[in-house]
Parts: sequence; structure tokens; C-alpha cells
Amino acid sequence: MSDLLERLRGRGWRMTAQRRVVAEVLDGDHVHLTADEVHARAVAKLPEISRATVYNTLGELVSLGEVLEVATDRRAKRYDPNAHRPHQHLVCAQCGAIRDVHPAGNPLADLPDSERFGFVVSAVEVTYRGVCPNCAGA
Amino acid sequence: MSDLLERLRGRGWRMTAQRRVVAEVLDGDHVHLTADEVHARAVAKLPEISRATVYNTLGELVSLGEVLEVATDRRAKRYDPNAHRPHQHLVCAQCGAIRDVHPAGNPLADLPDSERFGFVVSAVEVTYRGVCPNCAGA
DNA sequence: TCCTACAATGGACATTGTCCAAGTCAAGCA
DNA sequence: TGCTTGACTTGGACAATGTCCATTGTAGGA
Repeated sequence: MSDLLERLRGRGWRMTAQRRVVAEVLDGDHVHLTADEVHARAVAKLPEISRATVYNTLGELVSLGEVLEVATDRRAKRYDPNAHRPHQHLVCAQCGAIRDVHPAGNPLADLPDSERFGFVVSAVEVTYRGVCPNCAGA
Repeated sequence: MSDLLERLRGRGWRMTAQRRVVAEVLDGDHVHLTADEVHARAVAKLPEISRATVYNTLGELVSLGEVLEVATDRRAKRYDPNAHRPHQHLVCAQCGAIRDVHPAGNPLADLPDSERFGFVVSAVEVTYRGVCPNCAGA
């Protein structure tokens, strides 16, 4: 479970109670939390942790490549600890639920040179939108 | 040029000076403006137009399907008047420039049923990220 | 021309995120 | 173990973007 903490320690990350708590929150199986949700869960474990620290720590985890930022809607960014397997997202238009999905094919290959306008294209994000079974049934 | 205005009128949209100005701003060839940029350009033509009206009008145009909302970065949403031809976006990671692109293939078809988790999937957004020629040359 | 429903206004408020100066502490070292 | 130091945390102010609402204005039909 604490692979994440191990990796961070191995990289010389200075370990503090605050950072440990943030990493633990993300390391659970509750994925795709907003920064505020991360903060709320962190506060439950360490009441005096500040919002600024949560933002800082999330930013560092993103820089280290341990966590992905996901901006599927106009609301808050979400943080996805599943950074080590390429995947895309499937979002419910009604309740906002997010699932990781693994489509076939390579969307990068679908962009011909004639459509690149001289850009060096290095990444692609795909967001599928629809209605989840819960919302469709209601 | 005023196809957009014509269509809106044809749909029974109540035409006001404010709405006309917003539609005209979007109908130009300067695409992918933020709400604030739209407001700034609208103010240039009609100084007393309010921010709330610009937001309202943009929201209505989106609802009518005449304009697309594009959220390519964590900053403001952008509004894309090119709503009538399906396309995706190519974004420069450095300067934020956006180009419309038309990749081959249909990304929706790349998502097998086994990866749909019971969702009714209705749309897909693809954002290519890279570095534009200007930024790469600098 | 007059009415009336719909639209615009503008300012308060909400949400999300960033910044900074001051205080605190983890970790290396003697 | 007990210092030292520089990195980390704090909390609150601030910024950017967007929403809401009561009031005022007006487009378009009768």
C-alpha cells in the first residue's frame, strides 16, 4: 500500500507529517479527488494541516510524476494517483463520476502531419462523456 | 458573415443590442476567446454591457449549440464558434495557442463495450498537447 | 402606442487557487 | 544526543473566474 511513500522517500523527499498524510490520502483506492477533498480527508487525520500545504504537496506530487491532474469539468481539478498506467477518463455528465478507461488504438497516431501545423505534439488527453448507469436508471 | 445572427433570429431568439454584440464578437475569425476577452471586445462596441450579460449570453449560445465551451487548461473556459464541424484541439503547452484539428478515425469507436461500465457514452473530447512552431523556435 | 414577459444590470457572493512573511521542524553532523 | 540550517508549514490576504439576485429596462406583439 505504501509504495508511494517508499518511492518518495527513495527520491530524497523530505518526509513530514503533512506530506505523509497527503500521500496516504491519495494512495487509497478513492481516486479522482479534488484538492478540497484531499484537504478534507487530510484534516481528518491531521487537523492542523493547512490548505496551502495541501496545494503545495499536490503540486509537488504532480511535478514528480506520481500524480496526474485531471480537469474534466469547469470545477476543481482532480488528482489521479494512477499515474503509472496510461489511461483516459470516462465522465458522467450528470453526477460527475469518473472512471479510468483504456481505449484501443493510439490517438496520437490519428493526427496526420498535415494537421499538426508544425507543432511538436507530445501528448493527448481523451475524455469520454456520457451518463452512468446510476443516473440513467434514475 | 452574420450567419450566426440569422440563425439565432430564425430560432426566435429575442434580439437585443447586447446579444448582437456578443454574437458579432464570436462570429469574427478570432476564435477561442475567454469569457473575459469576449467581454472586453463587447465593451469596445457597447461600453455599458455587463459581465453578467456576457456570461448569460455565452451560456445561451452554448445551450443552443451555436458555440462550444473548450476547457483546455486550468484557466478560463474558452468559447469556440466553430460548433458545426466536429473537430478537436491542439494546444501549445507554452503559449496556450489553440488550433482546431481534424484527426482521422473516430475515437468513440476506440472504446470497447467492456470499457464502458454501463455508461451511455455520447461524446468524446480529444486535446493534443505540444509546442507550437513559434515557441519551439525561440 | 402600450403591455408584459423576458433580458440586462451591477454588485455581492462563491469557489478555486496562489502568494508571502514568519514560525517550525526533519535530518545531517559533531 | 543536541545543534544548525534550510526546507517546510502556516494562515490569511489576495486574485481569477464565475454565479446569483433584486431591480430596472426594453423588444416585440396586440
